[in-house]
Amino acid sequence: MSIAIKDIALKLRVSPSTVSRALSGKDGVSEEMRQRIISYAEDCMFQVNPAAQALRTGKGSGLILIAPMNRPEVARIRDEILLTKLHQFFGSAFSLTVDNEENLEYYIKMALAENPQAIIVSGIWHQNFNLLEACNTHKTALLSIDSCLAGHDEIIIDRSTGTEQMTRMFLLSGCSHPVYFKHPEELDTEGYGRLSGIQRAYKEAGLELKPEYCVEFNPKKNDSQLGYEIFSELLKRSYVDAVFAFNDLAALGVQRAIHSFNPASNSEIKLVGFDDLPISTYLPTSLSSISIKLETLIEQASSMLQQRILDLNAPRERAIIPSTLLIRESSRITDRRIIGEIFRQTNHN
Amino acid sequence: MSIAIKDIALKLRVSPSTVSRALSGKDGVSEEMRQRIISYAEDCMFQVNPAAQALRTGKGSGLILIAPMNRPEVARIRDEILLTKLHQFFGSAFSLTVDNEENLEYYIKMALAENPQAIIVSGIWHQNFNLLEACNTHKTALLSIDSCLAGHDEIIIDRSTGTEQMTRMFLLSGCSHPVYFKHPEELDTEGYGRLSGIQRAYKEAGLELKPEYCVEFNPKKNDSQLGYEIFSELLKRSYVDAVFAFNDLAALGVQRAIHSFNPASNSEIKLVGFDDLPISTYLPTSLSSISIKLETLIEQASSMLQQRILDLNAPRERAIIPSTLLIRESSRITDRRIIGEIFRQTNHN
DNA sequence: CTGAAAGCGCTTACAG
DNA sequence: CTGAAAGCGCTTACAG
Repeated sequence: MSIAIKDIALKLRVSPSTVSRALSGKDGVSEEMRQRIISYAEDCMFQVNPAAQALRTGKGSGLILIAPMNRPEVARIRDEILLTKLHQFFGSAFSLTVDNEENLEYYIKMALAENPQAIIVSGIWHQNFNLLEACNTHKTALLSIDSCLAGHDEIIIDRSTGTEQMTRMFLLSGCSHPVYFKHPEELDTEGYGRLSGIQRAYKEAGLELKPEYCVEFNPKKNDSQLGYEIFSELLKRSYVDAVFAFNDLAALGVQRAIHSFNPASNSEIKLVGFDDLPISTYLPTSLSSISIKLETLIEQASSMLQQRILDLNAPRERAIIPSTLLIRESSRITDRRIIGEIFRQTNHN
Repeated sequence: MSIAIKDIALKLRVSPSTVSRALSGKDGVSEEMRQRIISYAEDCMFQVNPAAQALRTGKGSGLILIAPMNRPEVARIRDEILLTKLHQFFGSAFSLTVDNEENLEYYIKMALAENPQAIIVSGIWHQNFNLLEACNTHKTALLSIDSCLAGHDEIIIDRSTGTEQMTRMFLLSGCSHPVYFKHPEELDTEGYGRLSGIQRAYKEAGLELKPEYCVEFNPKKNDSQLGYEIFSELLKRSYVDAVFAFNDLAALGVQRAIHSFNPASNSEIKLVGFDDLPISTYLPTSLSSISIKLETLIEQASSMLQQRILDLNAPRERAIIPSTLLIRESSRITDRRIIGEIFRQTNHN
C-alpha cells in the first residue's frame, strides 16, 4: 500500500493530527515542526488520499468540465484552455466527454456525486433541465457555457453580432443572390443565434430576408462533405454571389465546390464561415469567418466560478460574449466606407 | 446533504449491509429484497458516494486519460473516442490535460492518487520515466499510447510505414527535388518515426537521402504559418517537385505558399501531409496524407487494458499500429504499376 | 502547540 | 438470507 498520514506520524513521533495540520497549511503547528513534516513528506513522495479527504470534508476534486464528443475544434481548444487555466485555481480539473447529449443528466449526476467544487457544462444544447437544487445539496457551483442550462450561471455566445456584420457586408457590397446555411436545430432563444443577426441586418436595411435565401444545413457526420454537396447542387441551378456556410468546416466544402465548378468564380462569390478555425487563415484562399474573443470568455468563466464559490446563493449571473466578423480573402472588401458601416456599433439588447 | 445507504436502510427497515449488497449486485440478498431496494434507490435518485466507495475498497474511479494540451486534432479525436468507448467498460472515464509536458510526472502522480483502475498516457514524448512500481502499489494498469513511457504496456504508432510508401511514390514518379520537413525533436527510437521510413525507401532504391533534401521544421505555435513561411522562402531560391510537410497543418501552409507563388505549379509539386485531418479531403486541392487505422488502435488499447487488469504482473505488451499513405489530388498518381509498387508489402521489423 | 477521538459513507468478513 | 461491527485515510472539534 502507499504511504499514509499515520505512517508519517509514526516515523516522526507526532500525532496524525499534527501531520494533517502541517501538510494542509492549517494553524496550530510550530513552524519548525511543520517544516520537518513537510520535508519528510516530500522525501517519501507522500500524497494525500483524495478519496479519504473528500469523504471527510465533503468536498471532492476541484473542477469537472462536461462537454459533448462531437464539437467543433474551437470548442475543444476553448475547453482545454479553460481546464488548464482553472486547474491552477481549483487544484485539479478533469473533463468528462458525453457521447450522446441525451445522457447529459447521467453525466452531470455522476459529476455531482464526486462533490466537485465546480462543474462546467460546455457546448451542450439539446437538453435543458434545472439542477440548482442538486448543485446546492452538493455545494457545487455550476456554470453553463454555450449550453442551455438556463437558471444557472451562464455564459452565452452571441453569434448574432458577427452574422449581423457579415450580412451588412453582403448587402452593402451589393450581393443580391445570397445563400444562408440554416441549421434546423439551432435554438435561437433571445436572439443570440446566427439567424437573428442576419434577420436584424435585413430589417435594418429595410430589406426582406426571402425564404429562398436560406438552405437547410443539418450535418449528421461530416460538415465539409455536406457543405460540398449542398453547394455543388446549388451551383448547377442558381447564380450565387454570397454564402454564409454556418461554420468553417462547411465553408471549406463550399470552397471546394466553387473551385471544382469554376475556379474563376472563386473571387466573385463572397464566402463566410464561423468559428475561425486555426487553419482558416492558411487556406489557399483564406476564409472569412466569425469568432469570439477567447480570452474574454476564459476570464469571464474564471471570475464567475470564483464568485459563485464565495456565495452559492447569490443571484445567478449571465455574461454575453459577442462575436465579430473577420474579413479575409474569401470576401475581400476594399472600400473603407463599407468597412466602417459593417462594424458600426449597434446595441440589440 | 444528499441521500446515503443508511437512509435507504432506515426507510426500508433493513441493514445498510443488505442495501449495499443489493445495489452492488453481490450475492446474499433475496431477489425480492433486491428489487425492492433497487426500485426505492432509483426513486430517490440515490448514487453511491464514490469517495467513500474508493476509500473502502481501495479502488477509485475507472479510467483517467492524460494527454498534452497542444496536440493535433486527430489525437484529440482519438482520445475522446477512446474515452467514451472505455467509459462503458470502466464505469467512468475522466481526462486530464497537461499544459506543459514537464509536469507529466506531477499529473501522473495526481492521477495515481485517485487509485483509478487504469491510466492512459497519450501523445506525450518529452518525458520518460518508469512508474511500474507506483502503478503496482496503486494496482493501476498504465497504458502508453504514442508516448514514451517505455517498460509499460505500449501502443506504438509506426509512422515509418506511411512515409516509406510516400517516399517510394516520390522516387517512382521521378521526383528529383524533394523536400522533407524534419522535426528536430521527433524521437526516432527503433525506426518507427517519420524519418526512418524515408531513409528506408532511399536505401531500398539504392539512392542517397541528401542532407539538402531535409528542412528543419520546429513549430513553436502555428504549424500552418511555419509551413507557409518555410515554403515561401524555399520557392524563391529552389526548384521543388515533392514535399513532405510533416503534418497536414503544415501542408496547408505549404499549399498556400505554392498557390501564392504560382497557382499553376500546384499540380507540378507533389505534396503530402500527415494525420489525415477531417478537412484534408475537402480542400480545393485535396491533400494526400498518411493515417493510421483508428479502429485498430482503439481496439488494441481496449483489449490491452482489460488484459492488464486481469493480471497486473503479466509481462508487458507492445502493439504496433502501422500507418498508410492516402493518395489524393495533391499528389496524383495514375500509373497502376507505380501504385502497386508503392503499396508493396515490406517488413522492416 | 499537540494529541486522542469521533466520524465522513461505504463494504465485507464474520456471526447468526 | 440478514445484521452488527470494523475499518479504509483523512480532518477537526475538543481537551489539555
